[in-house]
Amino acid sequence: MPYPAGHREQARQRIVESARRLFNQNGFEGVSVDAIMAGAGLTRGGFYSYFQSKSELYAEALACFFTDPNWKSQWEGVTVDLAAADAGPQIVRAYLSRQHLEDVENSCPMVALPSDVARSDEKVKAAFENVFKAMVTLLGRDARNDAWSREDSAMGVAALCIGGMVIASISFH
Amino acid sequence: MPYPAGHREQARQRIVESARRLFNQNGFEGVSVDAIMAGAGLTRGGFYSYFQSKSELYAEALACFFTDPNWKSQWEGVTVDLAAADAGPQIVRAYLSRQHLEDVENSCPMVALPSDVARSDEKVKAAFENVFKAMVTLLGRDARNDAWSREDSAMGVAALCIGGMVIASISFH
DNA sequence: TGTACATCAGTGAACGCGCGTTCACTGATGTAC
DNA sequence: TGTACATCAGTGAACGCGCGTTCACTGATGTAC
Repeated sequence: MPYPAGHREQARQRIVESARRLFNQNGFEGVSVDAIMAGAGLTRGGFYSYFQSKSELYAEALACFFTDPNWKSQWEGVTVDLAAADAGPQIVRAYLSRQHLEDVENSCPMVALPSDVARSDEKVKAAFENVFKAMVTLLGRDARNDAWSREDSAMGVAALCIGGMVIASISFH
Repeated sequence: MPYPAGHREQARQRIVESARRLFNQNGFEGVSVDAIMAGAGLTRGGFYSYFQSKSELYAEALACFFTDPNWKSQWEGVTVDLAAADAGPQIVRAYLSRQHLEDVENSCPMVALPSDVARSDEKVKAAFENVFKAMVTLLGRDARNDAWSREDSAMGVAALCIGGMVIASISFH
């Protein structure tokens, strides 16, 4: 077999990471396959040996926020510990921080891309839903074990955080 | 002077109305100038005698929600009375209704288009901000005169309504 | 009333451009002997 | 060790398409006389 094992897998991850960054900043239609591949150090032609379509990559790029077990946010200068008993309040603080607002490249796709996703196909919507579910689950993890622990309350907190950031991303830039 | 007075103004309003509907459903990039003009019963060529650019029309199409004095919502089978002393609670009920969720064509642009707007120019963002400000003002108008009357609380309610509907427009369709 | 005319709202062909996707090809790699 | 080879990751030209915008033109209108 030519080429070292994992060579292809590394390139694939570079493409997903490049796509995630570019989509967050410019939306689905604002990013070309050319740009994504260039961001991964490759050229356009190879794309379709990795993904069936641009839309399929979009779904995969969305999916990694919150749900990636290696996910870390450094906003507020603190690494949010997703495994902590009080991950919920930690996440609210990080989510509503100015760092998150300004770091569009790495921000939550639910803030950067909601209306793009609403017009996309079912696979993309499903990926978005999974990010939302992951956020709700994490918000429910509150050491104080008060009202937030209940799932419907956690959904309300999530909606408030997302709505607030969506508005802020337009008004305070 | 040829042509009856107001002829041109009527055509202009048909274009804005056509644009508003199409943008709400398909986003800024998902709508062509051709489609907008066809929706107004005209052809592409005339567009630039009405507007300097597609983006300028986008800002104008956004602006009419809430801020248009003739604005009326029929969601929940009730016409929200913007002048009423308790317009706030009325609006929350209409905004969070299933009718609003399903009537994408006429829905609030803050639900249908937030990430589109975040990537647009300052004129478009300013139009969006005006819609938000109008919503906050209306939400503050509550006959009970309790906490909602304070502007920062009204902003919170607005963010919650918008965030909730943004999520719902992806998850519950 | 009728005719010639000036106005201008609207038309549609054309321009240049960038995109998603395809495909025949290149060239770097590890293997066989 | 060295050479011929099979593999396949990646290349880049090309395809067809739709878009925003421009512009020379058409034809419907009300006016002048």
